[in-house]
Amino acid sequence: MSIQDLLVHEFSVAVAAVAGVPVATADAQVRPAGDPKFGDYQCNVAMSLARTLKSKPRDVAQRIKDAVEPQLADIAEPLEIAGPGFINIRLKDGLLAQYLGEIPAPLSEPGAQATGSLAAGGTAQEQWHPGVAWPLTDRVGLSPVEQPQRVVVEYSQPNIAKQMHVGHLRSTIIGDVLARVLAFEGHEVVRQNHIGDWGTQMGAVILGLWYIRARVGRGASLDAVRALQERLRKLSDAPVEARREALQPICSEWSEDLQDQSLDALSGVAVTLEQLELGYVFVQTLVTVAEGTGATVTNRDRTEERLEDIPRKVTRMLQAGDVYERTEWQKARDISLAYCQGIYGPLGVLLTAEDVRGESFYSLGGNNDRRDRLQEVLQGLHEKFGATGGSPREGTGVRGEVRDHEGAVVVYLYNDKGEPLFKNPDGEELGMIVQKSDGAYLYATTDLAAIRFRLKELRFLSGGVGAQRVIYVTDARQKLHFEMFFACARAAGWITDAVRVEHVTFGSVLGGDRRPLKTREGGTVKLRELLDEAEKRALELLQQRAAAAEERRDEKDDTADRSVGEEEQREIARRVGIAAVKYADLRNDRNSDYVFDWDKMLALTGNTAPYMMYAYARIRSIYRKAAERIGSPDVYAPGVTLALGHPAERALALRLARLRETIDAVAADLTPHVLCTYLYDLAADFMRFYESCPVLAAADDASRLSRMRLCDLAARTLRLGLGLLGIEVIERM
RNA sequence: GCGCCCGUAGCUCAGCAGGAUAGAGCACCGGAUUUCUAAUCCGGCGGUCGCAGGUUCGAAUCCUGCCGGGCGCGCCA
Repeated sequence: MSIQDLLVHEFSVAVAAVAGVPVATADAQVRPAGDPKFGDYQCNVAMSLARTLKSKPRDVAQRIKDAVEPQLADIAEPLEIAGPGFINIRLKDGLLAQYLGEIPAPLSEPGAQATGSLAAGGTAQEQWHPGVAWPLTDRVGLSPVEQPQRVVVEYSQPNIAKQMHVGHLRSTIIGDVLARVLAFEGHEVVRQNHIGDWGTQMGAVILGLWYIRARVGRGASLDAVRALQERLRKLSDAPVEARREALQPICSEWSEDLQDQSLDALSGVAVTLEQLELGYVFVQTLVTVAEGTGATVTNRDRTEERLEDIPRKVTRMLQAGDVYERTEWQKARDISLAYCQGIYGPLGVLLTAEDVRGESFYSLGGNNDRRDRLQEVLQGLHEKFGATGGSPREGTGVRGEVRDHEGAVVVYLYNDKGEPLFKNPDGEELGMIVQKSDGAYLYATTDLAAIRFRLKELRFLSGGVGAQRVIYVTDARQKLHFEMFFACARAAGWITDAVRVEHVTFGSVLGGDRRPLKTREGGTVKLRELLDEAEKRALELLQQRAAAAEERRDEKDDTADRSVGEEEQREIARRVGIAAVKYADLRNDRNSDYVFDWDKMLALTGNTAPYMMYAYARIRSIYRKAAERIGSPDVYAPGVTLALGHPAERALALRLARLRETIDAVAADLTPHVLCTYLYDLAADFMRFYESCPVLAAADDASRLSRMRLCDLAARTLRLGLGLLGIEVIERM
């Protein structure tokens, strides 16, 4: 329980007594104080209560004060009534010291970079909650929730047709934080990487791979294909005749390749990510250019096939279980996923191969139990809604209908007045397509299959089955899709009131021009390149700082050697660079767009990752110095108490004591930026403390041990908080 | 046309379960270092909270309308 929870509880009891209402309905309006001079927390309820009680606000405040004060004897200084009727609460220093004093020493782990090594021999060790998903050994005294929930967090969702780019960055980073925070709170979290591996783009991927290898098999280079693609791309707006003419040689070539059985051997050849991407882009370009030209290729069975229809046909064949398509698909998927893991690792994201459960999983052959859950969705929808429309699902007031529209299978949803829930720009009812006219499935179908699976079949670590909460982390532009899909699943009775299903949205990453971030050439920014650049820029920065520090030391005749080895510097640069990128993404409210700016995110001052990492490194430095000068005292020994006489000590202590309410808020509202703000405030509070309160040179032993303990608590809190953000700290910078 | 998000200091953003004089950072100006990393700290400058109504003891916060920006609206995800 947080300190705020404690105050809320005590004040609620008092307010209930004064107002004559049940405690459960009494909102005591206890908030952190708006200004430090008003204390630490404040209760604002007296003003609004005065009206219903027909008395003066200050009198009401006095009655609440009288009722609650005895309960707060050990918690707060005498309450002050101020202004129109605010009740200002200042926590006793003793309460803060006691609250923080109860935080046990961290588990010491040999070899780990735990601050716990300080506490060797400490007895009050903590138990880590077994449901947690990553090796975090220090809970900083926070206990897990008593009633854990089974939670699914779906995030990242790369598409295997393309390598990961900035478009995947926010979902991956934000989703990872939410998974970590909820797991830390004690919930059972299952991460689901719902990769795009079964949709319309797969036809183009498979076709592209075939085409590329056929050309390479005939001696062409990838560059030649790339040049051809570039030439075609420029034709996309050209008149039909020009496009038809340009396509002519490609179509003949293609037809020839199709007849040449010797090329079939190429399907055994391994593919590269480069081929995959180029092939995909090439086919997409080809289709765009072929649109309306009537260009055809000759199939093996001598039939003519329209160019732009081929990818769709291949997708359909894949989904129908054709062996060739299936094999190629597997190759493309393997190579693309391996690449994704190559990003997740350095990026410090928890996702592993185990978390991958893509669209294909729900299709026949995508899993081990030979069930086609996409087909089951279709059947289910027909049963629930039927062709003539079912009755409104109880409680939702929403009625669904499954109808055929131009050959596609479409779900329409109506409210209790029979009005369509969704409309298109012409004001007509807007349906959700669950099966295309060519028989292929779409994302709506896989999403429906996935939610059914997660709520009914997904098995959790504890043995429990079915999620109680499902969180989708995707960009805000998909909002309408999620509204439709949720409404449909509710109307079908698949999502019940017993479960919580949320779409966690976020804004776009913009470039300096306020347009979606692109490379200078106008292409998408690859995540791989982004991370490399982050490390490179961080390294340059570190080298500059090191040189500047060297100069200063020469001036001061400081002979201390603070230089780090090249390898350590690289590792520091790597962590700082990645941290900067992640923190910049997380620090603002999710829903707003943010401008990607290297200089700002790598700045050493202000609300940035480097600033907080520096604060951590400074604390660790104190401990290194302590080891040199006075050995390593056990700051968690029973005799050590926290003294908070200096304002900076007290401010730091108060901040530390607010960790619980902060993490609770982040978990409740799914708002990582609230944690960022907290950590920045904590780092700033520590910096002020550092400036005004000598630690190792403190006046006496008791004060030194107290301050060393505060330092360690600050370090542990920073390490935990940054860890929840997926950011690794460093021992020195 | 309809729907969603956004509009707060020169810039980037917090604050929005209604609460006291609207807060940070950057930039700018001034100051602090015999001491644990100056990658720091302290002070100053800077705001009709897009506009207009309404609800309220009290509105950046809630409601309505308008203005400006972004996004979305059937066989892509």
